[in-house]
Amino acid sequence: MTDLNPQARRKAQTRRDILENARQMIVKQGIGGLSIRALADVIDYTPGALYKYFDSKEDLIDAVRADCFERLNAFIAERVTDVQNAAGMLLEGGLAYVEYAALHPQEYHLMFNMEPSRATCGEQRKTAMHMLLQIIKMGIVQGDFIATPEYDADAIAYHSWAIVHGIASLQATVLLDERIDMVALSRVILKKVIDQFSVGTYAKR
Amino acid sequence: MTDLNPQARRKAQTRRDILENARQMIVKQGIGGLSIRALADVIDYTPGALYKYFDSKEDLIDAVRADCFERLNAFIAERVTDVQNAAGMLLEGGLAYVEYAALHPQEYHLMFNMEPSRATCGEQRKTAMHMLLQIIKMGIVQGDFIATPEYDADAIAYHSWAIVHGIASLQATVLLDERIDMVALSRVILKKVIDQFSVGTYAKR
DNA sequence: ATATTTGGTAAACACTGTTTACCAAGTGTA
DNA sequence: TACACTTGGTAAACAGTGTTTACCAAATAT
Repeated sequence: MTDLNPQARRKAQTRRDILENARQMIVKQGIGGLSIRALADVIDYTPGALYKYFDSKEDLIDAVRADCFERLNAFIAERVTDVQNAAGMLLEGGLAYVEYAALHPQEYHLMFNMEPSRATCGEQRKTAMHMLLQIIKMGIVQGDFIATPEYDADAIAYHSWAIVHGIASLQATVLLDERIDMVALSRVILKKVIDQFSVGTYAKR
Repeated sequence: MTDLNPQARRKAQTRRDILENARQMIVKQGIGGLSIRALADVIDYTPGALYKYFDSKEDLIDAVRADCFERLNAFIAERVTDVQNAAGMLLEGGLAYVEYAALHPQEYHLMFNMEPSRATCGEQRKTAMHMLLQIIKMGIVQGDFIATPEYDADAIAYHSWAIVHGIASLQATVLLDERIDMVALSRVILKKVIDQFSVGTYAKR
């Protein structure tokens, strides 16, 4: 940070300023409410000036999205610290995920509800999936989870991701106006799902 | 249909024409690729003419979305016919849902990945949720599913919806380029979930 | 035969993201 | 100190968007 020229630091600060105001604009008015001209107006610049910092509006949005991913990851990581076993990490992490979507629906929408074909944020997605897989495998070797050839670590990971994402997505879009305590409901559902990870496919009933 | 003036029928036909071309434009180029002017060009009209049929672009998109919902419902209904028990209906219906998202990712994105606060299509959503609830309750009274005070019919319904929507959503967006057979994986996961519906929370292991 | 509604057009309006030409201030260097 | 040059910013234009307005011809209704 401090190993840069003053002008480089100023530029970096201005960039952060743009990014932060863009994020707030999205949070308040949705992704559709983000306008380069309005944003330039807020930070007292000319629209053209923003193009010295970002190549395009889409480029700026990508940067905001990356910022949101960092916030989400930090939120989850903070909840998962000093949880020991895999099942607890999955439960607390998943709940944090759902809660974040409930608290910041616009950010969640920005991160995950993007158009097909525009497959951006591949890096963050891969690392998140990798972390998830690590937890699952840890649970398997510790004997907490039971894997079968058909329902292996990958399948369990996808199952985890899908249920959490499904709940969070419904929460952030179609269920926003509902008067249901989704976080409490999520806890019940997630417990059910994680409980099941410790039951072999052909070993029950 | 036939109890209308010729001019009313012509108008209805033109409206369908607009709607159909708008849908195809979205399917091919995404929701962002839908342009009133380009659409007018395709159907050989002037941009202003479309406003005799739809109040606004958003109004047109809502109509396309409603059309997509009908297609999705028909697709699912066709798969669920002559399935008798609740578990089978849930499995086949859920798989049809996932498959539709895989086949028509842009339509799925249009239907479900809309901005928070814009809570449109509430009607179709409510009837879909109602049908789902009916199936669950049928499964409960027939003894296929086990409900508890904590994990009641509503919870089971939300669980079903969330897992199917989660899989379909991942499928339609972030996992499009992956080389995974998501339909096969979905079958395994859905079976797991539905199997669990017949296991009481405190009655196992 | 006359009046009125209807479906369509051309053009303007008010926006949007983006690019261009330009410039002043800051920076590096002989 | 003097000169060349990069940098961050501006104003204005460009191309595109959704939408509205004024107008009109043809179909309909009376």
